[in-house]
Parts: sequence; C-alpha cells; structure tokens
Amino acid sequence: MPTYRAVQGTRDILPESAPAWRLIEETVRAVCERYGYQRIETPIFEETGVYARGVGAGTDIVEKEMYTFKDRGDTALTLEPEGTAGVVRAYLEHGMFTQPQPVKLYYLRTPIFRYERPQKGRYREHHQFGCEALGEVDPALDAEMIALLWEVYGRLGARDIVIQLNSIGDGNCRPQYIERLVEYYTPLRDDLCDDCKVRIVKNPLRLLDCKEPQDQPKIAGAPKSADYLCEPCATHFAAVRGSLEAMALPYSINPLLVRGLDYYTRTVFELAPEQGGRRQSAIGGGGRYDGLAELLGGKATPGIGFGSGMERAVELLREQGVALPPPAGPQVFIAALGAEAKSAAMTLAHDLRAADLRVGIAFGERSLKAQMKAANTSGARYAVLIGSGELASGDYAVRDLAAPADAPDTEKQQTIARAGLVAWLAAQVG
RNA sequence: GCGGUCGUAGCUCAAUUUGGCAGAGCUCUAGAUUGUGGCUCUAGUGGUUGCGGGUUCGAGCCCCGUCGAUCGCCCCA
Repeated sequence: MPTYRAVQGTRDILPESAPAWRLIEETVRAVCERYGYQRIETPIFEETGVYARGVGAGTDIVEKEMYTFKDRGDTALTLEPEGTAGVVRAYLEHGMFTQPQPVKLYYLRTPIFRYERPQKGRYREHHQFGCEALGEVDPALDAEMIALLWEVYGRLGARDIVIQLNSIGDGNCRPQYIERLVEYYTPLRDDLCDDCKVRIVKNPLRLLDCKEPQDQPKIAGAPKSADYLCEPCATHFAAVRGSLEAMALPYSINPLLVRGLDYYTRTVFELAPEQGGRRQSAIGGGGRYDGLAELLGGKATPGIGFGSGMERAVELLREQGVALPPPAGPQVFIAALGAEAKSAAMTLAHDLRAADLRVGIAFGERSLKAQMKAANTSGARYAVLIGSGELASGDYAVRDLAAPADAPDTEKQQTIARAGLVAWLAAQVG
C-alpha cells in the first residue's frame, strides 16, 4: 500500500476520463465565445474577505466549508469556494466598468474548494465552468445566459435536462416576503422537523426545499416568493420568461427553488437531469446578484452568473453513455534493433513529428517481437521496422497494422525508401 | 457535523458455519527456432488481507478504534 494517497474528497483526473473533460472544455469554450463571453482566470485563492463578505457570513459555505488559512505574511486567505466573487473582484479591480456594458466573462476548469463530507458528485475539490455578465440589468441577459447553459449541455449530447426558474425578489421585496414566510411558519413551529425548526430562524428560504414528508403539506400552503415581488422585480421576471419562451427553451417555474448564497437577487435558475429529482444532481445553477459588487466595495453594479460542476458533467456523460471522441494515440510506431537503429529511429520520429504525425517509439532493449506487440497495443496504424538491413539499404520496412490477421506478409508489409518515408506516411495517415 | 453499508494483488473478484507460508482472471514482463504484432500456450513480477489495537493455541474472517470509499441527512456544482 502506498504511503500517500489523494486526500479525502479529492481525486486524480486520469487519462481515461480525459476525452470527456476535453469534450466538455471544448464545448464550453465554443458556446461561450459564440455568446460573446471572454475567458477570465482568477487566482484560486483570495483574501478571505472577498468570500466572507461576498457570499454572506451566515451561509454554510462561509460558516463551515471554507479552506481558510494564513500565509507566512499573516494574510488571511481562502481557497476559492465559488466562482463569482473572484470575478466580480477582478471586474472592480481592473475598472471593467469603463468597458462597454455588459462585460461578459467565462471561466473554465476552475478548482473550487469546500470542506464538505464527500459523496458521489460532491468533492472537497471540484471544478466548475461558469459565466458572469456584469453591468446590465436587462432581463434579456438573464435569458441569454440560461440559453447558453442549456446549449452547452445540448451540444454535449446530454438528454433529459430540465431548466428550473424562479425569482426571489430583491432588497425591496424579499425582506417582506421572508417576513410573511416566517409569519406563516411560526404557528406551525412545533409540528416541523428538527431541521426546519432551525431553518425558520437561520435561513427561512430553505424551509421551502425540506424533504421531510411531514413538512410537505406546510410547504404546499406556504407563500411563494414569486407572488410577493415588487413591481420592478415582477416586470423583470416576466421579461425573463418571455425571452425564454421566445427562444423556445423548455423551462419550468419552480416556486420552491431558492439558492444558498446570500448575494442572489431576482432570477435564480438550475439545470438538472430530469430523473434525478434530488437537488444534489443539479449540474449547474446560478442567478442574478445585483448587490454583490457593492458588498465588495465597488459601486452598485448589477450582475448575473452561473456555475456548473464539471465532475458532475463528466459523470452525466458517462451515465448517459454519450459517445466521446477517441483519445489521440500514435499513428506510427517505430521499432528498432540495436543502438545504431535506435538512433535512426529517433531521427525518423523527429522528422515525422515535424510533419505533424503522432509517433511512438519502443523504449528499452526489447525483442522485436515485444516491440511489435507494443506497436499493436499502441493503436498505431503503421509500424516502421529498423534493423541492420534497413540501415544498410536505406529502405525501411513498413508494416500495416490494420491489415487482416490472416493476410499474407507480402500484403502487410512493404519497403519504402527512407528519403520518401516521411511524405509517404504523412499521405497514408493524413 | 450526523447515521447506514463496505475496505483481500494495478483492475474485477475467491478463500467451507473463526484456523495450513492467502488464490483466480485481466493487466504487465519474459519465453514458445536466430529480426516481426493481433489468437493460443508456459512462466514470472505483484498482497506484512487499509492502518492500529484486542479476544484466541490460532483471525482476511470475531470485537474496538482509526483512515478511506460509498449511500442518506445537512449543504452545494
């Protein structure tokens, strides 16, 4: 048993999952750029205040899930627990409010750290891609972003994904709504599950997504945020829905959808596989955060964004059996016998790679048989054999590894002059 | 942070109701006439049975602790 293993809740992303990661990354990049989003990468740690103030001191993330430490200069730092706050900090720091608004940014494969109890689809380190659009309140921007996220998963080939949408109001109407909610729940208090007894004080919105059967009837009768929106929020919400309908996106309103970060206002949304049912299966979620920039010390700047978990996306593709592009193995494999031939093999490999071919070489002093075996396993189409005969004549043996096993050797193998070999192979595999 | 299940070679698993220096398949390495793959055959590498205690003449199998995985809660992507 090895002395060290990956620490709890972290995992290695091994070559076998590379095709899925690559497909997701390329899809995200292409779709984001099509929607006019530009890539941004922020540091994976920030001063703790960025998250403590941005995400909200009372949230679980800040209260008990952040990886916070002091560096050698005694600065309080925190490993990024979510993607938005750092991007907003960068927007303010670099004066992006002087650019044409909205400023549309995306991040990809950003590591996110949360000290949680690991389980399937939930890790202490995971990666997200996400988008942030700052400096514009237009509800069309909300709808466009939801469309973007939807398109990413559509292009990936994921099936049965649903969009859930809600509005939780803003600083004007939400406090009043929460009051109503608490008023409604207070008389029912003794009858609530233990978690909800805490929620009613600590995080009333969460009352709405309790899963205890005993509380479901109470949830059904509870006031819903969408019914208590102030006029501007109601207008905004209606416009978002209108734009989604204009694009024929199959969303559904979920009046019970709330999100855990304090900075959300108005629009909140989530993407999840249809049969998952449970919230943990959400593969992306976000919303508007019109108050966040101010919390971070900037001038009032509206914004909207989402984050989407890439490990969950990889798992989703695996579960749904989405076809992935095969890994790019070598096209040509070179086997050599003896030191002089090995040297010639290195030269040939170098020339072939300069001609953009993917080339493998047998290392070590293996028998030709072993080298041919390696060539076969590598998946290469052609094997080039170099021995004393080839060196003397200048004609190299080239074997077609894709030929039928029962074909005669004369059909599988031929000799090609070294001088024309690079061009010949390039033409064959090109 | 709480509760359930589980933890044997790199991988998938076996080891009679507690007892022989712990086995198989796959992978890997080397061979099966001297320089040739895909099939087959042979052999080998590889485990102080997650770790640490305890009970016992004796534990992979029983007990406790611990670490980890997994499922659910909490929360989130």
